[in-house]
Amino acid sequence: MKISTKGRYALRLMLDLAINNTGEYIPIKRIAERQEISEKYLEQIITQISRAGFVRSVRGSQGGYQLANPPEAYTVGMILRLMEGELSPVACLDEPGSCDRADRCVTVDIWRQIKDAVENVVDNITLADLVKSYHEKGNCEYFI
Amino acid sequence: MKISTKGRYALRLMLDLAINNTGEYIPIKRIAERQEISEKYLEQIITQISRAGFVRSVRGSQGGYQLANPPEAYTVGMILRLMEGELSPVACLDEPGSCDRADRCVTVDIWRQIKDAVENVVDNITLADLVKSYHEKGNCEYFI
DNA sequence: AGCTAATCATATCGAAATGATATGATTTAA
DNA sequence: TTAAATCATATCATTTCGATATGATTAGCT
Repeated sequence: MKISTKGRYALRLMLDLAINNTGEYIPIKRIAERQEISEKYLEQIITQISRAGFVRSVRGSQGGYQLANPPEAYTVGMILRLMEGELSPVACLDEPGSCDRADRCVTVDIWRQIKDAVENVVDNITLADLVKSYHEKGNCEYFI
Repeated sequence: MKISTKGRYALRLMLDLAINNTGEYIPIKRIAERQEISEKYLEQIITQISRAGFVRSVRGSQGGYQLANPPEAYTVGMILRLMEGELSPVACLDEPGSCDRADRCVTVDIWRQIKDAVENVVDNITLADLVKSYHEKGNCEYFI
């Protein structure tokens, strides 16, 4: 029942962009430094994020990334799903017909409830909420 | 965010024992047949369950397993935790001091909420509840 | 024009976890 | 004594995870 580093790193990456959402383009290198995550690994992650249209990029010198929309527009769920796929504890919830026991299965109700509970959390927290609690914790842009 | 087959199989195994909770000892072979799960794989799983004291076993011919306590005594959470460990989406929730960013981390609150939400589901469903919905679905002991 | 800093695109890799299977010892009712 | 069962380990193939490596492409700056 673990969330992969890709999902967690993607969230921190997006949060970093949200906190430093000044209009300038931020290179991956800066984010890697602040977040203490491998630059190359972050590159892979932001490529996926970029293809989904969550960020804008500018290539070449002085280039980098910025959020395509305001922090309010991104829920934690959107970001996690992008990296992890559906937030289901079992595959059969997302692949109808994948299990021929489905009609008489009583455990599927549990998995459904777990999925709903998880989604209820992550779909109701936005990057803006996280930026807010980031500052409430006494953090500043230069100390993340 | 997946639950492993060990966790899911363990739940089905315990549910099978709960449904067939007649006082007789049930051999793994029967459960493997009914659940269409590898007998040898189930053996590994029930060994863990047995060591935790969740079931009683009798060796030798005519032997098998039965629940050590009534179905009401087992929550889904107890069974899943036995096979999966803590139901946390991240390790840092269970290993204090494992992350030196913990004090200024804003994402840990999300993981905490997810863990709580999941636990709220699995700790409030017992095997007895599952047996009940099993029969409500029109199933019988010979068709699981 | 050329240098440098950046994104973009794949390929590769080691380690760990997953989901089993294999082998065989031990126990016990019939 | 035999057959059926639990108990105990070892092994194995595949996938996933988390990352590194290599190099091409783009574009601002001097």
